[in-house]
Amino acid sequence: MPALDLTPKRRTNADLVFDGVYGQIVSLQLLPGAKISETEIAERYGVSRQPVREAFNRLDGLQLLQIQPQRATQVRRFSRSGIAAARYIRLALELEIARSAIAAWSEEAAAGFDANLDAQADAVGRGDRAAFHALDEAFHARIADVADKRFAFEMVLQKKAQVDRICVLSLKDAAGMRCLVEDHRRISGCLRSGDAAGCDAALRLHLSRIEDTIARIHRDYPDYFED
Amino acid sequence: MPALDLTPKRRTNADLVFDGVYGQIVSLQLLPGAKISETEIAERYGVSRQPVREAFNRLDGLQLLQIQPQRATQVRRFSRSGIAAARYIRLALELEIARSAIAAWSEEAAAGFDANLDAQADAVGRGDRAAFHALDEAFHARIADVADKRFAFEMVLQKKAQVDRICVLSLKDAAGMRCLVEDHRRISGCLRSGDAAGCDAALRLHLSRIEDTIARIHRDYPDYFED
DNA sequence: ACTCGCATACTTGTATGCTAGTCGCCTAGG
DNA sequence: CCTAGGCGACTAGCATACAAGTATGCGAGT
Repeated sequence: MPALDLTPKRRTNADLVFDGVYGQIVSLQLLPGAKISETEIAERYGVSRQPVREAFNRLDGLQLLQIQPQRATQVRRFSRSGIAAARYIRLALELEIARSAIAAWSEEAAAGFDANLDAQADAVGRGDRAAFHALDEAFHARIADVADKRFAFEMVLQKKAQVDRICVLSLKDAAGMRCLVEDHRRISGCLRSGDAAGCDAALRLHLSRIEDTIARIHRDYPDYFED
Repeated sequence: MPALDLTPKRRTNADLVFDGVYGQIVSLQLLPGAKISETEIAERYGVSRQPVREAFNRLDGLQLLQIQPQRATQVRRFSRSGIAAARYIRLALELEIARSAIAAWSEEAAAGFDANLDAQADAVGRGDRAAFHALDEAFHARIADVADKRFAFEMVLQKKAQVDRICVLSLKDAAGMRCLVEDHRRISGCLRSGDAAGCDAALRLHLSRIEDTIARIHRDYPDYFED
């Protein structure tokens, strides 16, 4: 699924609604469990119900909406099993991406890792969570770029989207972020030295860290969960 | 993405059209590049254009249709880069599934592997390609079941769907099938003995075998490809 | 007081007609 | 004969209207 559509693809109304609602969901402006109706959204965006329906269907496919025919459509609650599934798939992909990255490693392609890591440390120092989040994503994207497996990272992102909106609830402390930066440094080091086994372990540890976050959020906001 | 919808989910007309067209595409009754129009399908199924639109959108999401606004909608051609991407993702998932299966191995859970393998050999003996194909899929599914990672296999299936329709064009010979059965035996053996490294290698070899098939089909049916 | 049943106000699914954009043929001009 | 332009016949996107199913609240009956 390369999504290499070279179509400039004019932006349709359905796209507009999709982007808008998507943004509201992942930013938690629309809370899990909130009911939204096609007509309501249609009026807000000044379009008819049809484009809204299309947007809703896409969001349903992304597991962000739950459409209950003849009843209501609501923002999907978090699902611990669903999150675990998404994390598992993400892990499987990132492990293989990392192996490919080691095989395809070159100092030129790898340039920028250090700059990214320094920027991460800087963001942590400033306590800028938004910047750190962006740099975190960029770090993982860079690995995929080195491996020339961008398409696989797209799927990682898709899975991550399901988990990311939950992390908005987590006010990550500086200590937690520093820990993640250390993970990144270790991963980067393993990639550079070609230590496949070490990279494997480091990635597994790194991606397992959100488990605690999820558990904590589940304790604090049980209403946002369906299981 | 657990897809554990406990909704019985009444079958809507859009579902009907989706299933029908999906089947026609993967069975190559609708050839790659064939143009199909909403109205045409709508008339054939005796429904209006709206459900057809919805079904088309879903198929577009599965990379099976290519919707060109105001021009036409056609069955997507094969894409070698797309197939490579799908195979890569499948490989990443199956590798991790196999590792989980080794960790979760138990003789009870693993029961049936031998029966499946024998049935595969039998199907090959009879030259029954359809049966072999089903058993092949069941074999891989069984690994996921042992690992209790069915959800990940669902994604494998989704990726496989993109590739499977191309294989309808390949009249696999008995020798080729026997080779695959041998692969399966080797994989099964590694799982049983807990040989993670061997399993990894066997899976990589196994999944790499379709490359030749793809190349051959690309030579024989270049019109079905977009690259 | 409690329960059952129905009317009503929702919801999503479907049908139909209209709009706008694209391709191709056909004709007029060189 | 060849080329350029326009007209018509498509397409998908959208808007509107209607159908069908579900939750809810009120009221009558027990």
